[in-house]
Amino acid sequence: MANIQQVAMQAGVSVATVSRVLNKQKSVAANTRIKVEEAIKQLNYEPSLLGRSLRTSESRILLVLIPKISNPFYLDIIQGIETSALDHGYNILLCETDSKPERENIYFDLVKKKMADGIISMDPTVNIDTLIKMAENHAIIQCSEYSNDSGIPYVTIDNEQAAYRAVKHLIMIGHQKIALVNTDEKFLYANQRKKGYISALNEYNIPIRDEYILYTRELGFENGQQAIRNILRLENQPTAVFAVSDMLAIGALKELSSNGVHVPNDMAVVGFDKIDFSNMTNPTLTTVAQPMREMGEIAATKLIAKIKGEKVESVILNHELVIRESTSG
Amino acid sequence: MANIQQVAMQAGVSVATVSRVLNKQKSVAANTRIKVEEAIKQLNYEPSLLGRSLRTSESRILLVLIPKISNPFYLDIIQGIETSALDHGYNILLCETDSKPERENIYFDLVKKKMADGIISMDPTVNIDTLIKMAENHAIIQCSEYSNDSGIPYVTIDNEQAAYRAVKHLIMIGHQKIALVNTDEKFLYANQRKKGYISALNEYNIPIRDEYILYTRELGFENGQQAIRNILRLENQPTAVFAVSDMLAIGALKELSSNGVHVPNDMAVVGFDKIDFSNMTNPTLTTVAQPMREMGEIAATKLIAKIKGEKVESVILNHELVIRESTSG
DNA sequence: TTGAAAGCGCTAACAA
DNA sequence: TTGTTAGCGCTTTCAA
Repeated sequence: MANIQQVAMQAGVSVATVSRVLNKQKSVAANTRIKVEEAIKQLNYEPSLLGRSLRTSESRILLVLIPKISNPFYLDIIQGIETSALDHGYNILLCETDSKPERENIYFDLVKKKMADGIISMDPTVNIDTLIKMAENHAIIQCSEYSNDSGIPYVTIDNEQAAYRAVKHLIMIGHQKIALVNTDEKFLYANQRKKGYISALNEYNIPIRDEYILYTRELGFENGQQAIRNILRLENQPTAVFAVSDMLAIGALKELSSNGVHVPNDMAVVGFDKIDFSNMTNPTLTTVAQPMREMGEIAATKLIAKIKGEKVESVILNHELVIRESTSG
Repeated sequence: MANIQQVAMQAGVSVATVSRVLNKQKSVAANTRIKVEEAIKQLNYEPSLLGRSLRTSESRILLVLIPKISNPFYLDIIQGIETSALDHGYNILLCETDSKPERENIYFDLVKKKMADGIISMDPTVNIDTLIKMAENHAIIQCSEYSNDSGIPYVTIDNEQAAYRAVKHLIMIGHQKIALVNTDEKFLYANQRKKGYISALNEYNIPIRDEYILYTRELGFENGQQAIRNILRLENQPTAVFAVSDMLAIGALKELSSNGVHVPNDMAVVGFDKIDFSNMTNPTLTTVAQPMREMGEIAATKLIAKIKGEKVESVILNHELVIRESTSG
């Protein structure tokens, strides 16, 4: 509970000298440094970040905005962010927005009010106008989900290309009737993945059938089940399903098995994201892996660069198609 | 980017008056207030939390320590904490310790250094000595997992009683050979749940068999699978399994089904925690529900009371046994 | 190498 | 009802 004054007094030096010791400046005589360090130990002194932040106008805290902490998709990205942030002497604050603007605003305020230095936004439902306005005066990076014309730097993968490759894989193993389980196209990734789906079909002159393109309200397990129920009701059933998220695909697997439809023999399934759980299902799930950790690390590095006033560019990283049991009997 | 000075100048009043408006004090004339509010709007002013916190020596930020954000167990508790915290004008900072002391210390430091006002610890692996030392000078509450003799207030359920009821349920539906899939007893809950298991068996004069008590290193899906593999190797196999965590129980379900063991006919299974996923399995899982949200809300309320210097007592909340398909054909 | 002093943005005690 | 002013704990410029 001591402050810098008391330490200075105890050590018989000025507060400036104590500050120099704290900040590891070299212009301090060896024995002065020792005196100060002893005083710090004796008084159990911890420098206040508030005083320091107020003075230096940087808090060294980063905000990470995610819609739901329960979404396993974000895990590795967050790990990446955290690693990189700690390396640079920053702490991260995990902010669950629950996709609610009120929540979002609380966290934006934390930055406006100087309690945090910048934001990595991973919320696809974020209010992009608010974000753009924030970005005028504050450091912001978008990670995974982004908006192209916002001028806000982002780190992401090429969703269209990834979806294209996933669907092409299905075509190459002999499928022609391929369903797409997508979500609301207001999300850029949904839009892009659909484009990839379409361009793969086009390339092989496979007609696009509207009834094979389904939309779910959310990306949950139940939504995947529901989608399969609808697919199984079709007269002319597809032989493969590409779901834009692993949770959807896993719901699909469960519903297919409940209905006695064998995967992959009767129906092949591809997911997206390579969440941990995608390897625990029966059969295991073919899916698209994004370089999560790397994405997080880069996002954090870029944010910190931005905070320091550097010019920052967007990045598009490579993905990888992980072929497992759900497409290879 | 404006500060309180500039607002005062713009409004033609003193900084004190601006501060009064900001803090909604009533001793401000209506038209003065209006002048100030206009100036705030014009300058796009946001009061700095750093200045305020430094002055009031409170940051209104709470730290929530959890080992893994991927563990669904914590979800609702966090929701509860968050709700209650926001109601009281506090923000929460989610801290993933990964059960590593270095990580823990970073977050403890944040409190020592005044960047946060208190801690809710939910990490069973937390270094209890460090925590006790911290608690001497700082506000700390333990939630769910706790240490009895630390003097640190906690919010939890009666684990022994809950386990007792789960096992008694198995006995009541006719089981005598009941296995316990436990984890390291250095965790208080593991110790207590085993006690409950034993006392239920004792009450019905069922002998305790060492070979029916298994320990897993962690609480993951694979650990549950592994445990079942061991159980299925026993000569005299049990007819029921009580796992101290849903993830273990879900792993057990999967492994049993892979081995053609029907649940609940050949083997009944009970879990613990009622995570969302426990309702998505086939069959759905009988489990013990803790009042998660409530636990979180109470923990936050108590922490805030503690921060305000009030005396705070520990609480033990009620649990509930949720009977589903895995114990009722 | 060290110290004195100003000031980051705010609140609150005291005075008017 | 409003203003003046000290000071929260720190960093940093300037001077010695």
